[in-house]
Amino acid sequence: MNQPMELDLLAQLNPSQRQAVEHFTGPLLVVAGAGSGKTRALTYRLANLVLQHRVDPENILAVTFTNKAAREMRDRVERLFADYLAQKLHNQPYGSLGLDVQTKLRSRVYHTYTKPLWVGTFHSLCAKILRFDIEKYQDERGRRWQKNFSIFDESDVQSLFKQIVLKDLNLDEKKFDPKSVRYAVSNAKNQGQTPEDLLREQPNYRGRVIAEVYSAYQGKLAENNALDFDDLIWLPVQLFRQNQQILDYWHRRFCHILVDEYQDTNRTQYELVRLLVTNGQQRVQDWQNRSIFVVGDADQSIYSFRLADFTILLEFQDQFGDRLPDDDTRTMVKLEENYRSTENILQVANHLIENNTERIDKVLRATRGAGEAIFCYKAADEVDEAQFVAEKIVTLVQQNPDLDWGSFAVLYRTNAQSRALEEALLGRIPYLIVGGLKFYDRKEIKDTLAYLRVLLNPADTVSLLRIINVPKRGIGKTTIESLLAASQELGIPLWEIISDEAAAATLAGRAAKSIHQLVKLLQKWQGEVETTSALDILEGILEESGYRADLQNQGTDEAQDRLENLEELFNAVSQFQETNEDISLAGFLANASLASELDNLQEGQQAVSLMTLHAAKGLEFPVVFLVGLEQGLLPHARSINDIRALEEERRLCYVGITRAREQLFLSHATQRRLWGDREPAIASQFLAELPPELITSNIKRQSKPLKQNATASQDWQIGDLIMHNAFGVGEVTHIFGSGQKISLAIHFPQMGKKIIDPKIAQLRKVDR
DNA sequence: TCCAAGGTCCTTTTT
DNA sequence: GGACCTTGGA
Repeated sequence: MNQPMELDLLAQLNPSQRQAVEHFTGPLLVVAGAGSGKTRALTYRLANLVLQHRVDPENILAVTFTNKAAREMRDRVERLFADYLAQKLHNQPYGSLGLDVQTKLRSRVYHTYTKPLWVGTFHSLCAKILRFDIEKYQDERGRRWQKNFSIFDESDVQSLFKQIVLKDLNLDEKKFDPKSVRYAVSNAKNQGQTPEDLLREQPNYRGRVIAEVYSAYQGKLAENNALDFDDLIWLPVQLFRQNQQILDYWHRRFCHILVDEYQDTNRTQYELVRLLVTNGQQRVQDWQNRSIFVVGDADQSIYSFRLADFTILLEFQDQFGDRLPDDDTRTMVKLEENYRSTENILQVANHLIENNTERIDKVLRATRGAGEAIFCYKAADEVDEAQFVAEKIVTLVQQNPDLDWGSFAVLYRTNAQSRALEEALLGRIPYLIVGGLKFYDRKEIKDTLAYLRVLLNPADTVSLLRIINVPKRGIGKTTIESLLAASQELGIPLWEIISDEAAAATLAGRAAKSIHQLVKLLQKWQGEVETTSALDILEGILEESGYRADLQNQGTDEAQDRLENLEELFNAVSQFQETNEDISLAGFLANASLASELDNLQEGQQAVSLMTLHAAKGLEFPVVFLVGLEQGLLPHARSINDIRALEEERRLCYVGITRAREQLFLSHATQRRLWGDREPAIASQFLAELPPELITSNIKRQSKPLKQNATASQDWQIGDLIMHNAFGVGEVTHIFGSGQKISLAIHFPQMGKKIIDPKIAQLRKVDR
């Protein structure tokens, strides 16, 4: 048969990569350090399955954690297939073909290879499975869903919890904060627990209440024919457990499963993968024509707050593999050569991560030269820090013809840090904020999508309530309350009430006419859902609901912004229709609920990237700025007193450092605005963990951030910065008493003012 | 029913 | 410094 795979895919690989790429059937764990060619191993191996081993693309499932990663994998695989076909059909590289030939080839690649391939996030793939099979599922209380279900976002979910906790169950807000209850329920789903499981595990009062809320919440979701993000994964798992026939089907369908960022899987996601691979058995009996291929790096596990559990990766050998020691195993391969960063950057990264206790030993070997020293900038405050970043970028671009704006990334711990940076860059340097304020979270977009969701799923009362009086049509609170009361009383969705003309007329009184008009509008477009394109429906709704006219009448700058965002929504719909060959409203809505960002619409554009460390995972840049290296920020205040959380912060820092190819800049400020107030800040403990000989700085000597204990009264002065074990960093504002009998009033940014006896509390003086 | 003013809490990170 | 909620007046 054809040999070009041999030539193209395997030639430039090192032996470990080659082993990964050539892997055909059976289990394989690829431990892939940062910059070790992980994506390459994944995509080449996928292409190799199809081209070399003749696996039907339909039988392959490739799972990622972010849409960005999914998109990239799809693009890169597509490119490989295109290269292959170009060579086979035209005997020349894809790049040297004429434009029209390229287009033709791409279309062929799409239809033969990438369209039948399932590549996506856990959430999008599960949503797809549910659109086939959700109607065969019922939960432990017999609740059912239909395949036109809505996917509720975090704010929809929050308001449901508020309603249940504060109104329906009338619980004490102090004891059962809706947010913490919501968190507990989410955790349960991510650990694969039903309300009953939760009750069994926590038979105390709190457990009982949370289980009750959990169950009530699922009831509410079912009433709305809606699911939350966690359900998208948790439901298929339960469905597969209760219905072997359905599992059989998907097990047979997905013979080859690839999982990227395996260290980020949680127990429920793992269970999903396990069910698909084993068909529900203890072990896989027959690996013929079947494989599980996972790629991950425990040092880059940064999602434990979402219940990601990197021990799942550590257990792979035990669950699927041959259980042999590392030297003999045939089911694990380590990629340890780093092709991305200079040696200096790598050493700094290695040095830092060695401070973690919870990890598997893995060496990152440099393949490149030493490179430049790492520079650490000590800034006066966040404005000065941002100024430094901006000026450095300008200088580097002027000095270095290889660099353009797109070569730079500025990484930070929290989204709030982006503002100061934006202000420094604005007007001087083009920049792009990745993530952050999400397009689909904007009010006008959410309103519009709520209209569309109601068309598709009239039972979605949450969305219906969102738009029932938007734009204002005189349907006030009292009217809505009485309609809702009737809906509760009769146990039917709000939509059924308002679309019953007689019922609406009696209940709504003065507002009856408005309701009737709204119902007529929605009914008209409900009739079009199957036959009309998403784009036309969107246009019709915005026009006929008066939503657009309302914004136009306002005439404010803000309204203008909103109108422009709606324009963007049109672009998003038409882009979706083009790339997915799917013009249905259902298709677009499913996609929109799961899309987290409308960024890299224009990939590779010339702009500095601003993003959180979490968003940066998987990316690389020639020059990286890692800002805000301060106690309380990185490591974050909430993680500072818990060793495991602290280690995750360290991994986060490690992820940031390893994004850099050529140059790395670190920075911290001695003062920072927090919630509008100026607060003192001290350098991150992580800075002290870096090898000083590799770091240069704008201050003479890298001072150790923590000084020895000091307890005698003469050691304290107003204005001193101290570190308290529980409260973090604070500033001394008063000293009471004298000699050995003193107390200190200390202001902590997060906690406010505390009176503390320095002989009792563990206090350390720290440098400014 | 609507709107403006003032108060409260807040922020980790994301599908 | 800002999103979100409650409140009181028109």
